[in-house]
Amino acid sequence: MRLSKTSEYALRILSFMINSDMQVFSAKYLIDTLNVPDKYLRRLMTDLSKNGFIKSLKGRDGGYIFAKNANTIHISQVIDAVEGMDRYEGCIMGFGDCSDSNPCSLHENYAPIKEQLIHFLSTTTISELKSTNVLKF
Amino acid sequence: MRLSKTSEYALRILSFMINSDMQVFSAKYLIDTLNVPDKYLRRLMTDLSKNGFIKSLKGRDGGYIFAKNANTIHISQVIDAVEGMDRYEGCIMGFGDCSDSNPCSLHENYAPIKEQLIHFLSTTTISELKSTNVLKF
DNA sequence: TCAAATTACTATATGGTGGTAGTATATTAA
DNA sequence: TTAATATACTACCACCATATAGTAATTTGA
Repeated sequence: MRLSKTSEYALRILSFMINSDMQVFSAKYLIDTLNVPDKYLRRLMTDLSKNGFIKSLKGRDGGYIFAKNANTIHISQVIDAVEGMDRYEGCIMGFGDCSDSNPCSLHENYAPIKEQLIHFLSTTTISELKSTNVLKF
Repeated sequence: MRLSKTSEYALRILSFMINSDMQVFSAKYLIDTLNVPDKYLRRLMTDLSKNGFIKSLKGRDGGYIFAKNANTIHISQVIDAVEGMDRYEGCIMGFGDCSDSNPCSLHENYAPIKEQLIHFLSTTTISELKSTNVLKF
């Protein structure tokens, strides 16, 4: 589906956090567990903090913790924060002015599929990633 | 939906060609009409030729022409030729081993949407881009 | 035959995403 | 108070997609 790698990382991290019993997650722990590059993960966590999904606890025994209930964090919001949702909402052929009333030649057939995708991303929350029978996060 | 820009260009070009009465299209004509960068379009046309969608006629009055019936060219084939379809077929969170039997936490909900998307791209042909009431290509 | 029109090829530049390195800052247990 | 453990910030690097430039090769009308 081609989310950016950053979006993939963000979703994996939040999915891992919601599926763990722990409350506070140090960057080091997430890096070792999830195989996300060290500094890249740290920067991403700061980004996710600034966007209010998680908050950071500095100093000894610090780490990251959800800043709000995971059932209020929608996948589309996470994607929007780290790479922007625009690209998924636009015309499949890249026309800036493509719409129902001024469609490109693929619009009619593609619109319903895009509609479903956006609906999926904007209604599914991080808490729905909690699963008992899923091995990967 | 975030096809690569190259895929967007390719689809726009083929869509334009199928909607025109002309048979042979010079690079210069396509460049002027479709606002695709000069050398980039030329290289893309060569690429599309090598993949058998169009063929080139060299020399004076040369240009490009469909190499086979447009109803045998599927959108997925064009995408596959210029950027690869892999990215659209993989896991939404980027897990290499995500599958029905070994799903990620989004798999169950995302799989049907991805299925529709792939079905759309692999069953729609260039000839279906022909339209009488569409202004853009 | 030759000049014009055209595509093909090769090399290079640019911009953005992903990734790395080093330093600064904050917190807390001892 | 201080050393250890964290996160935050800033700068830089690498790769790939996109874009540009210049030259070579091919065809054909006159």
